[in-house]
Amino acid sequence: MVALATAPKADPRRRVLDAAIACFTRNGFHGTSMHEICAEASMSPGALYRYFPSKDAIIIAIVEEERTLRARLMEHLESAPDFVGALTAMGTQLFTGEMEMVCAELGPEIAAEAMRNPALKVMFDEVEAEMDQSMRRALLAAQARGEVDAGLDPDAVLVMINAIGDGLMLRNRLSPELPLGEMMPVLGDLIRRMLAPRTTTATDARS
Amino acid sequence: MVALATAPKADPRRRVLDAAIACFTRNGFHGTSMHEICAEASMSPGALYRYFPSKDAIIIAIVEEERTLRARLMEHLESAPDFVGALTAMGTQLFTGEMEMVCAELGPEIAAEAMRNPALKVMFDEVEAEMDQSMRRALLAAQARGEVDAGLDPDAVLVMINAIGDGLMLRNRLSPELPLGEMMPVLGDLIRRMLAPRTTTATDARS
DNA sequence: CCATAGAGAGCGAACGTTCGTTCGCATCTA
DNA sequence: TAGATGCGAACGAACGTTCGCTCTCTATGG
Repeated sequence: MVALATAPKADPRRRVLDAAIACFTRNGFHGTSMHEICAEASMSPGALYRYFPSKDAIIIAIVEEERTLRARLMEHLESAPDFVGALTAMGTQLFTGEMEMVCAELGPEIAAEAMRNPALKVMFDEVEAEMDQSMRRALLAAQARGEVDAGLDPDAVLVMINAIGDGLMLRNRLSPELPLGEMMPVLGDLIRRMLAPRTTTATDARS
Repeated sequence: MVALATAPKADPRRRVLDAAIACFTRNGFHGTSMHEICAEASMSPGALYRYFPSKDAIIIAIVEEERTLRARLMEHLESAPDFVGALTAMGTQLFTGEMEMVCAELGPEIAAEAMRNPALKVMFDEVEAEMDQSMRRALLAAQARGEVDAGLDPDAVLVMINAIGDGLMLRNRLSPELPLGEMMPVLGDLIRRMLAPRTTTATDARS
């Protein structure tokens, strides 16, 4: 009992967060009651409320946690030598279930809630902005090194890439039978076609 | 008072549906109470329940209504001579607000609710399947006429197009300050780059 | 080595509120 | 007068949250 004893019932905060993520994923934020979260976490309401002051506080904690995860991901993307390659690799990990990312599952739910809860909205916007800036840096670098057509408008490309990402996550949630993980290479090729400079290897190819 | 007198307080069913759409868009399905819908429709609960047996029935009616609208849209897309052009035109109408489409606003909300409500799920899936089949036909036709690269996997292209559509709608809702309507031409060009056959005017271009 | 006091963790019945829904009655129209 | 239409107070259930209690440790004084 020094300090590292933990096995069966570890950090209660963690247990609540994991339980909440499971419940919210299953039934949505407004669709899950505190009692359900308590049951999932094997904890009474009284105990739970020692760790979180309210239901809202739980979502905010989840998003806050996701923030650091996203930051690491973006770091990795910025340092990758191949922009689209790194993007599709991320997609593959995400959709095969190799990597867990809460926002992939809860994205729309959180987004919807953010429109109502000001405190959550602030945090959500920050995470969103951080990701956008990071993505922009990675894109500009890819354009500078010639991987992505330098003639393309970065704003438009960013909107498109974000839309594709959000759209795939949504679809993954709506129809989980779609083997998105396996399709990522092909989808990546499509994105490459969209972004790569026109093939100037042999022909000048006007009109 | 023959039969066509209607101006101020017309068909109560319509009033309820419009009120519900407004409320759901503002506060989400679980975020709006029946009393709010009643207030928005200037109607008492007692009156409202004469037209809809439950809150669930209201969403189902909304989706049912959207079904015919979508069907018309898809008809138009299938008969268009230019697949990507028709797609971007639809996007422009949608994001400039020229055309109203409930699912554009309520999409994620409805999708989330569909995962919980079996009756809604059935209808949602049907609408989704109809749209997918229509889109597939339009895509295959575009490939046949050489507008879209015939070498591309239709399944992958469909997933991609659906994702882009869903993603743009989501983003339009999350950050309405983005001028998506004006960006559509540029975004359309990106999609064209992705789908158009590689310029084979002069070269055979293998590998 | 034991007894015990104190603190913190955990519990779960209960609270006040809000929700979706109902029902008895009033009000129009024909 | 009969029937459709509309009203709004009221209901039971479920919600997020609270609170007073019990239990389990740990430290200390004998």
